[in-house]
Amino acid sequence: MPELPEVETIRGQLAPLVEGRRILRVELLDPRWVAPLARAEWAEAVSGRRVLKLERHGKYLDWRLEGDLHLLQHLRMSGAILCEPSPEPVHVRARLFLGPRRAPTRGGRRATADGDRKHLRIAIVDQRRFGTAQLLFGDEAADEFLRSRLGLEPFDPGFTAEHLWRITRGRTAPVKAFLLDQRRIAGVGNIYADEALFRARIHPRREAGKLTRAQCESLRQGIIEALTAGIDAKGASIDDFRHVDGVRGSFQDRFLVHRREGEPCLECGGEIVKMTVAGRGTYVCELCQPPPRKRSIRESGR
DNA sequence: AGGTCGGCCTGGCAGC
DNA sequence: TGCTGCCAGGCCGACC
Repeated sequence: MPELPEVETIRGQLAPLVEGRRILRVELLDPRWVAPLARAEWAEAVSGRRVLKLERHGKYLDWRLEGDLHLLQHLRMSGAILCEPSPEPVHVRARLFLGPRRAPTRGGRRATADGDRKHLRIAIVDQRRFGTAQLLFGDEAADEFLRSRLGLEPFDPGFTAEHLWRITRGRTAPVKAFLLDQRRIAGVGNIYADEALFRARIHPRREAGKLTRAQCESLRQGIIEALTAGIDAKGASIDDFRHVDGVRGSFQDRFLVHRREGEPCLECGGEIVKMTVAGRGTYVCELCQPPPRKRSIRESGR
């Protein structure tokens, strides 16, 4: 499931390939991908525009197109973006055809790489069809859209223990539910929430508003460490996540607790247990992450 | 208004 | 063996 590290991996690989190219033509196979616009409208709005920059906000990819148009793409559960895929992948929802890349003209005489002179074919693949590609006309509309949905990025300098302490006050939801809420913190999903809470030695069921300042600092560190490890491993590929060249990430091999039910904790040797928190499968070492008092909900184990 | 839950969607798998 | 039904999970909208 693409979370911040997975989307950042894609952005990092895709940006140098697409920035500066013009979107010549699009093939929209699945109308859901571009809803609420009709396919013809979407295609007309995008076709002919140059890609100025590819950015990431939380789990959104922001294709900044010339003429003040933002293509905000969300991969949701199973989305991937494949460049020049061969053989043709299954579950293709859309294709983008980009023209040759122009070397920057101002100043230096940067050589244009061979690949830049060729056209580029991009396939949007999405088995579960949750992914979206919304168009927002104007920076203001895009800013407003993102601002209303996303809290601070964990890598933002403003994301301090103090900030975390402040935004958790009064929140009675379990801290895991809090981490998954993109309006509070942008980019953390189910995998990295588990990994961050383990690193911070905080139980996912602990009430967010009852975290101490010290725990907020541990949690801030845990989030940043987990996300950084994910980015370093070029993301986690549990099933569908792929790099733009089809290669899998490797972070799934470095999970400390996520998807490790019944296995020993790498820290203390205790057994990792699975439970449901905030409606999500959640993995915990309850020796390292002591549960908050009431133990009424017993885990049946394996 | 904050918290929770169902719906969207599909492949995989448990259970019969 | 083959069918049915349930589950995962990000986000949104409905509901309490």
